[in-house]
Amino acid sequence: MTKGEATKLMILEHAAPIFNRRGYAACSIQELMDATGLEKGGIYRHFTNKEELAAEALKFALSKSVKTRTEHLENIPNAVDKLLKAVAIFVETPSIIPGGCALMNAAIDSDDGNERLRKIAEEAMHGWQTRLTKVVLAGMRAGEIRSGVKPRALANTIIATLEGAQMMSRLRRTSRPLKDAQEMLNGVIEGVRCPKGRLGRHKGAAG
Amino acid sequence: MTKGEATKLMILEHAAPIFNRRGYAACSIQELMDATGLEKGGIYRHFTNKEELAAEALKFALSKSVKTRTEHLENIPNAVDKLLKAVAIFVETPSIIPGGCALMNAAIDSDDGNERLRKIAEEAMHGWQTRLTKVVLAGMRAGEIRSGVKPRALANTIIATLEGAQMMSRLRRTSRPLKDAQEMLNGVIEGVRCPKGRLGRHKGAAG
DNA sequence: CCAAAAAGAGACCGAATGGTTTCTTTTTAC
DNA sequence: GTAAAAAGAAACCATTCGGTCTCTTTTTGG
Repeated sequence: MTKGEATKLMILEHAAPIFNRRGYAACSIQELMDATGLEKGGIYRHFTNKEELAAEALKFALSKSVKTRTEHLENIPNAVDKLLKAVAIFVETPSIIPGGCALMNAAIDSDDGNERLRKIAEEAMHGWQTRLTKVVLAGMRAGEIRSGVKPRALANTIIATLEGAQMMSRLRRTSRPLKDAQEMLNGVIEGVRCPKGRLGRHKGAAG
Repeated sequence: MTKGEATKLMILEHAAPIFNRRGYAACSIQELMDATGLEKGGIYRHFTNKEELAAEALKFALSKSVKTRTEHLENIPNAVDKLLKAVAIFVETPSIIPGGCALMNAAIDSDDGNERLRKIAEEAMHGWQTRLTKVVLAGMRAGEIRSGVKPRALANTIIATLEGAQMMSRLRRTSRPLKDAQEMLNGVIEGVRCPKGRLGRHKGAAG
């Protein structure tokens, strides 16, 4: 990694939480100068303008969040348990980047403004939905989740409830809404679990 | 109503959707001048500064939203039906003020910034939670909702799911997440309904 | 109708904004 | 070690920002 690449990464690491906390318009280049210790010229050498910087910082934040919320799920064989764990991880680690969920912040910050940022957030949301949907589908194929469940609807509901609850928890400065949401989601998710031993195979079914 | 009061109200009516769409920092006084047709002096006569203007515009937006989401609920006798209707109203009319749910926008916009706006949003959120909780409690007393249900947890979950789903719907530009959320919430809400005729009385029980 | 008060226009202010440019310093590669 | 290229500092720019002030116009109450 060259010096310039290292600096660019350093800028993104500092910029991500600032944009996440304050939003695109409210975050000034001066704040980034203070946070990075660089002068304006040192920052603008690596980014053509503020919008590009914000876009890259958002991508940085989102990919870090995805990584955190994904890496502890791989070893869980059962789809239902995987969903429960995904919910638990979100409730325990609601804000990977300081300032709340980067996806929600970007969504609200950009939904009537910066189209570039909105697109990035939308793709991240689509990715999250797709990942959860695939877990549900795999679970149904493996006989762990009863048929009749609508995978995309379940995925959307889990995401919506978690995001809304996190917003409430941040606003009210209590973890209660997140805990309440987890409790209800646990009930919903357990409700789709297949009675044990329905099929001979109970893991690794892939077709 | 004097001329000045009328002008102030007119400013708030125009300012509310602008602040709601663009957020506090991104909305400039110039935009409000354009929207209202007033010069700067004409606006600043009625508000001491931008923060106060934003605060009053937010209160205006929130009270209008509460009114819309409350007025069609009074005639519904059964608590369960009332909850279902509240969800339906939200799904059908997600954005009373253009730009999405004013409460969520303000919450995200202010949660790491303007404390005054955050307080206003927090109070509105508390009010919403309290209203729903009271519906559940009344339903339990009336024998319409089975005992064992946690009123505040149910209220929090309904709010969280609706808010999160609206954010997703706005981001993805589809009503699907809202519809999915409604479907699941309907299931949850119907799940707490008391088997009919459990108690002799089925409405108007107040103690 | 008229005087006092309220409302509004619009010039003005300093500070901060995003962005550019020039020049110096530091890496880098040979 | 040295020359070329990359990186960074810092002055500079026009514009916009929120906010003030003064003066004019309009509303209001008697």
